Amino acid sequence: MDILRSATTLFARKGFKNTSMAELSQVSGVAGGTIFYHFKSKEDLFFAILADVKDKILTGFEQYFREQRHENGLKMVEGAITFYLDIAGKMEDRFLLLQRHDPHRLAEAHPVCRQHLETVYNCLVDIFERAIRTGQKDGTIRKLPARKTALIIFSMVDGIVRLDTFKLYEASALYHELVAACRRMIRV
Amino acid sequence: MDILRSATTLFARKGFKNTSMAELSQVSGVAGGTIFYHFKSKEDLFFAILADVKDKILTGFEQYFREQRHENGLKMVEGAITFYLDIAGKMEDRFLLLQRHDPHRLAEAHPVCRQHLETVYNCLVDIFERAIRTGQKDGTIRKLPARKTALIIFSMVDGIVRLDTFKLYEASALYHELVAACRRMIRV
DNA sequence: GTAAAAACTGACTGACCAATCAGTCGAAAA
DNA sequence: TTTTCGACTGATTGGTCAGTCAGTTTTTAC
Repeated sequence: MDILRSATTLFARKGFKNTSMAELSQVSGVAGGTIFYHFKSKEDLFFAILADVKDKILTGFEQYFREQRHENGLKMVEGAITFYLDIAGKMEDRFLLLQRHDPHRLAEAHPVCRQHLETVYNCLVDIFERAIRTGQKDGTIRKLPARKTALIIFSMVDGIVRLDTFKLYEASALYHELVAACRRMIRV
Repeated sequence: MDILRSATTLFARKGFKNTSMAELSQVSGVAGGTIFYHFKSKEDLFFAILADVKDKILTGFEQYFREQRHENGLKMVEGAITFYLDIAGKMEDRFLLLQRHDPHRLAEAHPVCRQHLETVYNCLVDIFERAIRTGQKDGTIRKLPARKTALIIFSMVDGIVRLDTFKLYEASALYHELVAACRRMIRV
């Protein structure tokens, strides 16, 4: 739907409070009232977006695990980093929205919202955790706490995406160093 | 000043747009008009906060470099991580404000604002870069691009702080793993 | 002690905004 | 053909907010 797509972009780039329903109605080419015909409130619209973000990221995630074939666990981690940077680029608005404080603030009062957020984050961290566990089985990755290490790698990669978002440093210029640093961090 | 302190807390925890001047006047115990006597607009107040944040972080940074004595560069990097997590805890509101999108959005239209932000980020990344260069001279850290590696470590540490902010994972529980991972990443 | 200046106050204003609602339109059902 | 119904419209409304201003209090200077 046009409303959902436009709203995702606006909320991601300008924030929830900074986006007026009048602006959304203009951008999506729909009358003001129509938005409230489909969503009972502005918050309700935000929840719908979050559910959509969750769906799309989970779908991309499942597809990745179906297709990916790596020779060993260490390569899998490298592939996961590439996948993460790739999907964050393709679904820029959706990832930008997740990095905002809006969803986290709403999650405090709305369990459904919090549930969606946790599902997405678990999914993203799982990509790294699974790869690490695979590597530990095939002997390409040293013995270390898989979940915690996955969280650290996730923080690292997400941090690089943020540097890019805030125009502090171009993510692609750090790609090679990032993969190399990660490899040294976890290999046997 | 009371206004500046209260405003920092409110802007950091609720966001710029989500904080009304009426609420600020109530929290800071000052009449509405007084705020506009000292700051010509809400944006102007935000700029003043940003300048203050820059000052305080730079002061903490200079003090750190004056006091710190580490036996070698590798230990210096570990010390820098500890310092970063420590200062981010002590100046929670100020760091939270920097992680918000508000300052970055305002920076796009206001060069002075952008200047402050860049100064702060350079200062924070410098902590790691200097330590890395020291380690490369004394032979405890391998030859790798110092600035890029510093940015990666910064992303990593800042990402952990964010996980904590968003209540997704407790930062202290990751501290040991974080330092160990970083050591493996850069040692010779 | 007093006059001038600076600091402060809070009621007020116009702009904006989320949400409503009475009504239009076109297509499917009767 | 007429009725019904879901999708859509945009003017309207009650409320909130940043910013103003005329007036009061406090501080400073002489």
